[in-house]
Amino acid sequence: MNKYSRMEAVIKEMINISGQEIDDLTEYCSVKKISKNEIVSPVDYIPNDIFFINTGLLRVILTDKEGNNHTIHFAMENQFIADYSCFIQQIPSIYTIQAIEPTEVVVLPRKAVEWGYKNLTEGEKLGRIIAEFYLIYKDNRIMNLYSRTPKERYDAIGEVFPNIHNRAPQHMIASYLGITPEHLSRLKKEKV
Amino acid sequence: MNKYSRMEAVIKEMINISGQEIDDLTEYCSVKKISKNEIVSPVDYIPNDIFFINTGLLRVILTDKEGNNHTIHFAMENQFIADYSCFIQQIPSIYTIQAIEPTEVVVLPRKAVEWGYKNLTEGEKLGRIIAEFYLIYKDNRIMNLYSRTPKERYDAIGEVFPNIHNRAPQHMIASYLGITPEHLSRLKKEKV
DNA sequence: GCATTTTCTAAACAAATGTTATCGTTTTTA
DNA sequence: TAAAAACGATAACATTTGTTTAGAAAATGC
Repeated sequence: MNKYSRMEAVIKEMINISGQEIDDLTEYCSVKKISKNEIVSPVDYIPNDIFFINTGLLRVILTDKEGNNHTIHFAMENQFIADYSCFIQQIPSIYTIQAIEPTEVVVLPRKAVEWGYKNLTEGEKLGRIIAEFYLIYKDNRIMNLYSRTPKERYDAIGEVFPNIHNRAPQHMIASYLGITPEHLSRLKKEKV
Repeated sequence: MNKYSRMEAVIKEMINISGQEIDDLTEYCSVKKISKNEIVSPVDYIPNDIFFINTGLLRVILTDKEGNNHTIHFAMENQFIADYSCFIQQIPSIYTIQAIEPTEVVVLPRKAVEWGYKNLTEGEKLGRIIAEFYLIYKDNRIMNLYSRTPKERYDAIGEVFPNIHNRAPQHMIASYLGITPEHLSRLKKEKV
């Protein structure tokens, strides 16, 4: 059980990969500890890392042109997280990624990712599966925004982010749901 | 210039592929003409086809549990379209795909896709790039829903779907924007 | 452990958006 | 070509959601 074991287990559920290949890949990786509220990935810089979360909780923040922050995503243990969109396009990031809890991540620099695509037997497949995973997540997200009320989204958030109510403050959850914290407070009261 | 030329050109922008590989792939494909309003891909059935649009315009419809229809996506010439999420997961489709104009598509059955992953030199990479493309599109979509007003989304829709105002009725555009057609009418008047 | 900050609730009011109904125009179809 | 259906605009009204302000409780930092 080393610092890359969790990532290894997750990757092995997606593709066939040898122990040697894992070792070669992790040669390009490192582990980073992030304290609460610390920024892992800042806005306006080209994101050159993908993160795998060993322990802890992160959120992805969108700052709009009025300067308002929107929490548009949470990421927890055993998940990959990045500003994929900007990482892929190699353009300055539109998101800030910040720790909600003290968090430990594996850092996969672009070199690791590119090395993986080229040299892992099923490297491209791994990339495809991770992209597909996020595609499915985002598709679901859009579906919810169109077809569910904020209250229904509130009731269902635990399915996607287990125990999030005990880990993230309510105003971040409200933001994720697309409403103000005051309104979420009101919905909870009406509920009963 | 045959019926697969357009798709060939699009694929060649994504990966390296030989003429022979294209020919082998299209052996699994067929061309289908769809009349206006016709359903290409029905809800509740496992989607086993991906489509490439030669000419015409399609829309993707989400029917919520109250029976309301939401137009959540448009697709036009030179684009791949499918209920990817359900195609990947092999679960019954949650979307209906319908033609807005008379449309001609190339049909890629699951067999073609799987054959491509296995046998094309860069098959997995093609899958990854298409998935990444949709991931970026959906990411942008979510960003817009969070950070822009309906009016701003209306003003910007032409960037994503060129000339859509002349090709799709306004109530479908309103639905895509997440508002009622009456409200869109009001916004257009206020505008000036 | 105390002071400070953050978080959550609450309520009154304002703004945005949905609902319903109507009507004239355009498009479709028989 | 005539009838029917779909489309888009409009207005009055209803509902949802945001804004502002205030205060109490909880978490945090020194």
